[in-house]
Amino acid sequence: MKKYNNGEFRTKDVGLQYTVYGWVNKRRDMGGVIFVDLRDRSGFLQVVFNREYLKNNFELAEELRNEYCIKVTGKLINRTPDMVNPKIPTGEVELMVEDLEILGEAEPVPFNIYDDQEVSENIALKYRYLDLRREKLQKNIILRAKITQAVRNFLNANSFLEIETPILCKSTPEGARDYVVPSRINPGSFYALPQSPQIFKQLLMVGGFERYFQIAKCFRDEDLRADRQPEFTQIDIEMSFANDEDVMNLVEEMLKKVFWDVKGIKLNDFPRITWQEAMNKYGSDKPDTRFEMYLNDLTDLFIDTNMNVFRTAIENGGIAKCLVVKNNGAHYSRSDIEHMVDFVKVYGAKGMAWLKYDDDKFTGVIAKNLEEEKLNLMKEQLNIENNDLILILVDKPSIVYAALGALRLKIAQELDLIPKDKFNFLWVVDFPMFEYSETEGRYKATHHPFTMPRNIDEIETAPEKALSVAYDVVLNGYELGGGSVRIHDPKMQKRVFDALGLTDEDIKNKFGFFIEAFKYGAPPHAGLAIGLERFTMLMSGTDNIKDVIAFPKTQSASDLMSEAPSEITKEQLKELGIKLDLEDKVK
RNA sequence: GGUUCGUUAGUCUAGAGGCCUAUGACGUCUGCCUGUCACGCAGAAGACCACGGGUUCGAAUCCCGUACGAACCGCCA
Repeated sequence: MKKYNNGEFRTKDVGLQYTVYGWVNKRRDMGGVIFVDLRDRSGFLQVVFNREYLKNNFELAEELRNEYCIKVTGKLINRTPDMVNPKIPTGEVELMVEDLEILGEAEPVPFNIYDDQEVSENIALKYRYLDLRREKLQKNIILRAKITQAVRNFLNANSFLEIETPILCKSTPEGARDYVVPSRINPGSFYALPQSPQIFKQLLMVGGFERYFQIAKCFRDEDLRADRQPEFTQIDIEMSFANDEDVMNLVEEMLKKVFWDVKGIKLNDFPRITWQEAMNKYGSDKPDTRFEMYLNDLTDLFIDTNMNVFRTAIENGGIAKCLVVKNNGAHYSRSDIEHMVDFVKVYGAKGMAWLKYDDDKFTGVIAKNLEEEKLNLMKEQLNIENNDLILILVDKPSIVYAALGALRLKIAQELDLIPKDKFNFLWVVDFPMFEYSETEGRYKATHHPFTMPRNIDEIETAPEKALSVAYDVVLNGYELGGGSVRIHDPKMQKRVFDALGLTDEDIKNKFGFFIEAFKYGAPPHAGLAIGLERFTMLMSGTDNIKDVIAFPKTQSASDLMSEAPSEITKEQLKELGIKLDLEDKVK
């Protein structure tokens, strides 16, 4: 059995004989002496094959190539001072090999493990097991394990029970698309993989477990992104006899503990901001607060302007907002700004107005159209100084927020305004209860339909204004997790379902067993779930979720290594009673 | 469902209508070397430029389509 970590040998260990295992990271053949950097997950150790010491095995050592898996026995010695390599932690010692055994020969590998040159993602994913040998991925996966461990330690210490919930579940068409699994025993019926253990964890509260957690696999059949995979892991938490404050305090404590345990970083208390404030100030419900530059409101100013485009947009329910790019007016050329206009169009904006201020006057197309008085008021309200650039958007609120929120981040990246070493947490609270879905023409639950409203009467009188007792924890512009106080009163639940336009029939079909459960003395409860991959990603400093998942999927949800998904045999289909009709899907 | 970008030896990469019989590095192979650490030195092999069509006297290079990968919009309770 392997006993030693190659990367941990130091001067204090010299003089003894050790048997070490690992992979040939790099071989340097000098003729009569061969050096091998022997790598394992802890780092590497230089092992030395000398023709004189290693009489019987030297020819074997000459056969060594990169990525051979070997076992060597020898004496650890100090290097002479002129041979010390200060670049590696084990650089003061080396192992003089007395015996060599080749455990696994390696064909030439498709890419070098030891250099940090980027390999195209499809090659790296096809040979993921080789990519995983590289330092970056080793570090990330190890970090992930440490985070999971720190979370378990914290939650166990706080009387939470780790309980597993089913993977084969009932499909609930609310929310994301389900991954479905056909049932052989019940032909024509399907299980769904859980989008989250939401229903089960609430039923565990009804079941009397009081404090539950799970490192839970979740599945959502939606399109992928740099920070989104179809299967992912949540740190899923639920507490009985607790309110929103209790959950937020506990989770904040947990995140602080994890940062301390894993990174030795002491986090400050997390600021809190309402959803509305976040949207107004940052144009996002997951604001990156590591840099300033806020959205400024110009709706009142433009409501009576002579500029028809602005005034009519506001009269039709629009809002006017702007970003002020301080002291960088000259940095952005007219064509740069045109690119910004194209950028905001992606978010549905029809255009974007802009002004530059320099030499104590405004320039830009609208400088001529906008009243002098308005320009002066803007200058005053926004504290405009020379070399400032003002980007103005007037449109429906959802478009203004999305477009300027995204532009804010883009500009900050371009101007390098974001400090890389900061971890800015915050709580976003008071989410709207409902969102109007343009595509479906109805209100949908922002969070999920079991979320406690702030005011139950409001959901019927003014659903568009109703707030929920929901909270998101945000880190550096990413939604790290979210949760809410749940409804535990069946009467209130019914009223929320009604507000969502669900018929009794719908409710019975989709959530019947769930509603039933709350009739029998359900405790008040609240919870939250944290995206483990996003958390690991932010802690490791990468911006791609694939870097923290051992075997991730491509943007088209396939695994290039195992080639999943794949067709199944006719026999399998027959057994399941499934006939394929792919005319519309495959030409 | 949509927009955009990419695909050149095993890997990364140069290449902008004739200079391409395609550049360089790493890796591979042969030989030399007992103190290297991205070892060095001498030499060699390795690419029908993703695939299919088109434009052109002429295409790695321009156009269209397909496949695959990526970023984003929609979507993600």
